[in-house]
Amino acid sequence: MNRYNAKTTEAKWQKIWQDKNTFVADDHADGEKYYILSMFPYPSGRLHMGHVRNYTLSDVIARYKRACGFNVLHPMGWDAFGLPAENAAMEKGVHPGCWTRDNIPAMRDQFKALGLAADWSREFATCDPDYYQHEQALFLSFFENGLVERRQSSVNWDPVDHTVLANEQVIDGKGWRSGAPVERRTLNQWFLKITDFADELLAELDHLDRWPEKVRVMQQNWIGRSEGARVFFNIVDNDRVSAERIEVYTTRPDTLFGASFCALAIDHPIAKEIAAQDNAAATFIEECQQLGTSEEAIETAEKRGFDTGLEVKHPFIEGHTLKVYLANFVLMDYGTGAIFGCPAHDQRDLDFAHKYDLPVTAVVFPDNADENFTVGTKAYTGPGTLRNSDFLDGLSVIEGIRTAIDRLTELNAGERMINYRLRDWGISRQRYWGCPIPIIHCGDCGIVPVPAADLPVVLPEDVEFDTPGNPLERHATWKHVDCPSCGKAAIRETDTFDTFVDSSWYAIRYTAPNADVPIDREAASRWMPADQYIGGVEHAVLHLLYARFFTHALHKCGYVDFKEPFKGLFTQGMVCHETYQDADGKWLSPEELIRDGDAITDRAGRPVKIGRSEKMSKSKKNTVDPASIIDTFGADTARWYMMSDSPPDRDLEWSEDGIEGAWRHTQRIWRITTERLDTLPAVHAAAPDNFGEAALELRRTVHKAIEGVTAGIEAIRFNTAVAQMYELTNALASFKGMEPDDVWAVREGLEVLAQLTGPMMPHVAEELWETLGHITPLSETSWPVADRSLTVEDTVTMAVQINGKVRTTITMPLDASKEDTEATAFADAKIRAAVHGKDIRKVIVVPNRIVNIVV
RNA sequence: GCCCCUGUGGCGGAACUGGUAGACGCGCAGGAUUCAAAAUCCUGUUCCCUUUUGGGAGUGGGAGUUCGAUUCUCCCCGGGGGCACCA
Repeated sequence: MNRYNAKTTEAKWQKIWQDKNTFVADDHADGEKYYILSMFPYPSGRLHMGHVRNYTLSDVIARYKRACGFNVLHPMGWDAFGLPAENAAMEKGVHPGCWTRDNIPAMRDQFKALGLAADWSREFATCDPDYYQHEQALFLSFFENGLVERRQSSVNWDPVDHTVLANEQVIDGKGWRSGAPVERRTLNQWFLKITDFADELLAELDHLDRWPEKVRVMQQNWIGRSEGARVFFNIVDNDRVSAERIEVYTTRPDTLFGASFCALAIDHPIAKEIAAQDNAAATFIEECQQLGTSEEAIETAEKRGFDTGLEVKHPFIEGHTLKVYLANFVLMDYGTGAIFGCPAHDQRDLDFAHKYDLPVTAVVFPDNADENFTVGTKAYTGPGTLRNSDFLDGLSVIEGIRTAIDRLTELNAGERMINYRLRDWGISRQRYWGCPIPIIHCGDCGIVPVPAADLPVVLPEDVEFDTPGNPLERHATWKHVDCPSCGKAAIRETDTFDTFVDSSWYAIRYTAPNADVPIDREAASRWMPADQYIGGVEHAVLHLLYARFFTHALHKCGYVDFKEPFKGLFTQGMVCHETYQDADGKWLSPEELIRDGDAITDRAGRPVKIGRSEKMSKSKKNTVDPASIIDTFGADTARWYMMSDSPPDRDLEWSEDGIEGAWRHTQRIWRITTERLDTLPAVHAAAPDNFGEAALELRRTVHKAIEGVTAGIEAIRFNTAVAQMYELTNALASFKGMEPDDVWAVREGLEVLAQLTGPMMPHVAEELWETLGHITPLSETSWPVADRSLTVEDTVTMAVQINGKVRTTITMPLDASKEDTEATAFADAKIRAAVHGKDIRKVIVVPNRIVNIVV
């Protein structure tokens, strides 16, 4: 039998596409543009299944849109700066640059083997000076426009490795490599003023209607706009600290009469003053600094406080004072770094009050509560009526908030304040493998931007990783430079950009990757915003919010005439696999197992524990290497499996049986085409005048498949498109007719099958198309259009229910009248028997859908 | 702790705006073909009772709205994700 050879066929078509530049985007072509983009990969050196899924998704859309006549841009490049390269440098002694630049061609080959309809002519890596020099220019432009600031911020500091740690490098409060307890340390860092755009970024979310709701909600929470008040508490008998008053931020000024203490963040300026005078306070602060910087760590840690001995005056109650604590759950970065505590109506405050024996006064009473309402161990945060609150008594929470703010304003004791959880974007990284920040520090002139003519500031290659810390700091010559302003000896900034800066504008750069300016305005307007962006949901907030901000900032600086970079967003699920552990709990890879029927053992014959399916990861050894899958089954089969079964936005379970099923399908469509080939009419043969019932039925299936697959691709529900193609394949495989009208319908069906298969399995589809006698490649052929007269049924099968239970079905002409439908239903023998002797209360007829008889 | 998502056969999943639950695939069972195997083809496959016919239950659990709920509302339970220097 004629078996399909994936290896030779895939190589053949990849060469043809490359030689013909089939997928090189034309900047000047006619036709509506369509910009489809997958999140560019980090060049780790090895393709993983997540990449296969991500790029197959965008490839299906790219090929489909192309067939539909769009002028498609589907570019490719590398997010090439970042931590893994430095880790490799330290672990293997390879230079990050060499490591990265070796990885890129290796990975490019693996991507090419997938048969992507990508425009490789626009490829770049963010570590190319050609790319990052423009990034430096954009930064300087932001600097001129007041979007850059330098200020202090706290970081996770590893005291042994002398390095800043990412949150993920902090495990149980210890550095992942050194194991030393992590400290919080304050450094001078560069910030981009994303908070200037907080309202705009929030408002624009409403217009991103082709983004997943989930991502919009996450971004909304991240921005975290809240309305409340700044309240001033004057310090009593103040001779210890320089401040006259403590400013707190609250969203609940209505609960001021329930206040029982004030608390400051441990890095609040007043806290620092106190620590300078009081050893116990200093010790307390030091202890709290052991705690991580994440919100989760702070929220779940035990609430702890330190009584400063300071007292403040209540703004509304004459003569009433509150104690001032330092507290570990107050964040300096949020609001004003100080709070007032109302234990009855905030759980954190309540836990704190119980611990330090502070009064708990309920001031908001739920609507159904009586006069004796008190708060026990659970704070009441719901709506209600204000009590025990002087001039606020009787008001609702919302009225209370407004009235309290008015009074605070009158008394000069506070004012309305809008607060954001969003903080400015700290872009300084104390690392080598990133884009140098183009700034010079001069003893006389202060901060001096590198003049545009001196760009790029190139990362030096001659660095050592044998000692801890940033190699740029101890480079012999690189950081020493003459001040561009006064000419005296000065020092370069040795921090590099957060790699999210690199990925904030790459989508725009693809539109003119060789321009000698950062952004070619005309090209950017032509292609941007990207019509569809695809990537992992793990980027829902940071990357996607930063890229949005960056684009808004570019707009403000006059670089582009749009504000939002991505019109449509799709977040794909992870690729998962079962996990295996041996008797000692050691993880085993699938290759290390021996299967004998249902029994699974390790190589020593010991039983293996099968764990639940988890995201493929090296640490759990549950990865499947795409290269070996492609080698065994071909890229088409791997792609098909990725697209079948699971909806693209959900996690996909990798299974051996599944990939074999996909392989069978690949062989099957090849077989049913080649077996039938001799019986088919010539290519482009005219349709017969009439079709018999069998041929007509086949044609209906074919045209319904066109509709179904098209809808599935449009909706990015490729699994439903796959199901439609299986049905079409089944219909073609079992069709036996040999009359002229039959074989014409078979040719039509096989051609449509090849066309519909094209986006998902492009190589076998091209081969089938060619085998069917076509000279023009499938990649140059337009998408099939369904014949409506074949997809609309003229009769419908309707269910007849009695009391909501289906008793039988009837066949009715399409759009039959209610009366006819009801009459037909009652004429049915089963229905007559079932309703016989019963009282018919009601008959519901929904045309073309259902009849329900209530007895 | 806070926020969000999710739950349908042995498994992955399908079901348009509330209208025949389980499409399609995997697996499994039986059969055909074969010296045998692989491959392929055919039949069956939600569960329970029943010989067929047929009947009953059923979309995590409980309530509600409705002629009718996988779909809408409320409560509960299970699973997953995010929470600011990984990309």
